[in-house]
Amino acid sequence: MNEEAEHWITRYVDAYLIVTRQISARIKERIAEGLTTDQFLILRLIKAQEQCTSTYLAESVCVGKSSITAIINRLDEAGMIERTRDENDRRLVYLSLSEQGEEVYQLAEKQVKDVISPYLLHFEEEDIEKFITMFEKLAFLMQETGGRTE
Amino acid sequence: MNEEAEHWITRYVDAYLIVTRQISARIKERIAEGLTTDQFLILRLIKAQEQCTSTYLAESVCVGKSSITAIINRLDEAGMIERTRDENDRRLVYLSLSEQGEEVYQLAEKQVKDVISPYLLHFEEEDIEKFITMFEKLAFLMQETGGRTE
DNA sequence: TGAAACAGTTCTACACATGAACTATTTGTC
DNA sequence: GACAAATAGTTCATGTGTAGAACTGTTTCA
Repeated sequence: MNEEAEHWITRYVDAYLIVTRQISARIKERIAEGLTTDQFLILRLIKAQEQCTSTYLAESVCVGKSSITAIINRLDEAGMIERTRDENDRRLVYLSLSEQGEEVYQLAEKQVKDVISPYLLHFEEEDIEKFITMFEKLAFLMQETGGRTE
Repeated sequence: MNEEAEHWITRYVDAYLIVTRQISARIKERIAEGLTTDQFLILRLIKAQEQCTSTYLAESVCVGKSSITAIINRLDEAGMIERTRDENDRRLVYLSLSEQGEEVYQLAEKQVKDVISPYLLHFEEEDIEKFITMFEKLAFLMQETGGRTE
């Protein structure tokens, strides 16, 4: 690893620390009404995925299945999601948003967008597009290799 | 907020979720020997800051002071840091890495770099520079405004 | 001098993560 | 067809991180 790479990583970690912490703090302030940031992200994944399972969520967020069970239990107790067993393979439990979960999620999503969007004004459209495209490529690489950096 | 902005935010959150989770999972695998990711970041901040205080850390990571006390207590019990009271203003406690803390930190930092650097190979140097510069600008904006998006 | 401000800690309660052990199913193989 | 192995999900115990209120000790300043 050359010095340039080291320097980039230091700068990336510096910026990353600030950006993620600040965004997460702002979002927390806004969606405090009964939804944590993690719960928001889980609802988001459930909503996006047809026939979403615990195993899928665990892999998506790089976490053990037992952690997902805990989160899902809390969302279930709060009446935000529904669990449906697959009739053909009764090991599988499909997760979906309840009506109430849908409402809460919609509100939270709006607030997340309200938090982030003002910052976009400080950038050129072209730069934003390029930035996000690179971020997506990085995400793709990480997801594809699953950590195996061949 | 226009539709383009909404779309950008959706894409950003999608990529963000994957990148942060994957990086954090990879780092966790590597520095499992007695350091959590948060502890690593705290050590990093202490190291970078001359006369680092709890209040500074709390503000840096957007968290209550009591959370910092908890983290610092654990690092202290593990013999990784030292607390020194200011002689002139005895309310202040300065934090610094112990010899052992320094060693553990150095090792962890190397491993973080080993985790991230392979991904850099997939990008043009020019693009990396631009990406990080934008990320830094975003970090700067967030830190400056402290959430007040005037 | 006394009230207010400040730095840090303690306490309680909760969310999240982990890994091992467990239940209930399904799959694959002899 | 029976039975071991694999799979999906849950439970449990333990540790970490976060929040907020109440608290101690110290400094500032009116």
